[in-house]
Amino acid sequence: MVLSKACTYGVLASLYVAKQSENKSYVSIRDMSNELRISFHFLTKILQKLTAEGILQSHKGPKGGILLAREARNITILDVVLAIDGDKVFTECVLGLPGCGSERPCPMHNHWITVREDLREMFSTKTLAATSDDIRELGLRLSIE
Amino acid sequence: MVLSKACTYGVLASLYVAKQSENKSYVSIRDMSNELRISFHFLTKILQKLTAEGILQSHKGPKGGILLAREARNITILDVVLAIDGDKVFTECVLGLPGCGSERPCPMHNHWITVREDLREMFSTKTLAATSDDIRELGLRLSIE
DNA sequence: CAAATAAAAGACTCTTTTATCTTAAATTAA
DNA sequence: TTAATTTAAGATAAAAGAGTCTTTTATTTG
Ligand code: SF4
Ligand code: SF4
Repeated sequence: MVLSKACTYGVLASLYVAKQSENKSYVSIRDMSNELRISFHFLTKILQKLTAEGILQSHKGPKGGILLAREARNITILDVVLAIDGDKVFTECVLGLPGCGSERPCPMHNHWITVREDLREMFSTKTLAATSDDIRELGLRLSIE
Repeated sequence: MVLSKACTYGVLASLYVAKQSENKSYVSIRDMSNELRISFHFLTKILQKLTAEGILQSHKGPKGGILLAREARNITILDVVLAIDGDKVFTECVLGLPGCGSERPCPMHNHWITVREDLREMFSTKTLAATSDDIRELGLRLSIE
């Protein structure tokens, strides 16, 4: 798996929040966990991390929940991925070897870094706004149902 | 991590065996585990799988060990990856969603399948022969040392 | 044949990831 | 100001991945 489970949940949740963000009210984690079919407490932890990283803002108490901390068009999926999984995927060797690299590349290296960069590019060119808009237009579901 | 630890070990071991394959004698797993700095018993398990999958052949007893079951130029790194990790990486959705796909793609889908295919291409165009030759020429190490 | 060697097989341990459960803290609204 | 609501925090549990250890089986060689 390229992204951890926690990370894919974080991306799906971020897209869900972006989608709901016309209504200015906070998005309930409980509702979201029901709709996305993600364990409430597990999701809560992931969102706490996104809140700590400044991607989401949260509010306790009745009518509380979460919101995007910035505008959806200023948050990329890469931001979410980096907040949860870090940059391991974009820096690691595909063979798991430490200490080698561009100076003395193996035959895999040059191809590998293009794949790696393409992956990063993919995440960095998609904003939450654009992606959730497209998902809505195309009618794609964010969960199993 | 794109490949499991077991899978990267399997690739490194296969390349090691390919490199040693001028000497017609069996390659000792013990020696290999020492040189590659991989736990002997863990490596043994991985190699058993490669043997079961018809990529390696083994021989018990004194002077025993393992050999490539086919010629090194007829085994690709993809063969080794598929034998150990299966085709998950090349078939899974990057967002972990089941049931959606090309019929109703999300904005990520089209880019994702090119990345996925590029990854597969990378593994499938490298044979053990070519890769181990290149590694030898370039003096790349297969382990931490 | 007996002893030594080396892979095969399987039980077991440790770590990380994923998931659940409980309690605490903050906020709202009656 | 009290009760209800909702996120925060942290302990615990289950599952998967990674690694270790022991016993068995096959083979070679003296
Ligand atoms: S040179 Fe090869 S082994 Fe080294 S980091 Fe690059 S891909 Fe990995
Ligand atoms: S359409 Fe999007 S969510 Fe569905 S499989 Fe493709 S990348 Fe994954």
